[in-house]
Amino acid sequence: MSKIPQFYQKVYHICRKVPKGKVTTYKALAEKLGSKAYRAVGRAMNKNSNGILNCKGRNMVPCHRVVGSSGHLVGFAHGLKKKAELLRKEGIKVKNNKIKDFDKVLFRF
DNA sequence: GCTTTGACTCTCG
DNA sequence: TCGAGAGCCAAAG
Repeated sequence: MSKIPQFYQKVYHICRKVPKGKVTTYKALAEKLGSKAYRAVGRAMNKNSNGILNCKGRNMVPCHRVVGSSGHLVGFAHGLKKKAELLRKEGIKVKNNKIKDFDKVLFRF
């Protein structure tokens, strides 16, 4: 069933823990994983983003809720613009690819 | 099995 | 304030 490494699955699991209207950072994810593989976390998304951010079934992983350490939107498979739109739909204020109330929407584990 | 890459982060200029 | 460079970890080639 698991075709993807544990590290990736762990990242997805944490992402799924982020409630709607909240966002998290790659750093927080890596820290939660017990590693500093900020890049590995992002890489995991990009590699599997194909069918993940579909948000259709239970496989929904809010990758768009994962932002940079400073609350600024970073890389997105579909484009940062799309990411900003998605976040805005969640109730998060995004301005110029940047989280407006980052401190308020930042979800802490 | 080593090298390259990547949706990152931090520090210096 | 913005730009460039170095560091870090894990997976894929």
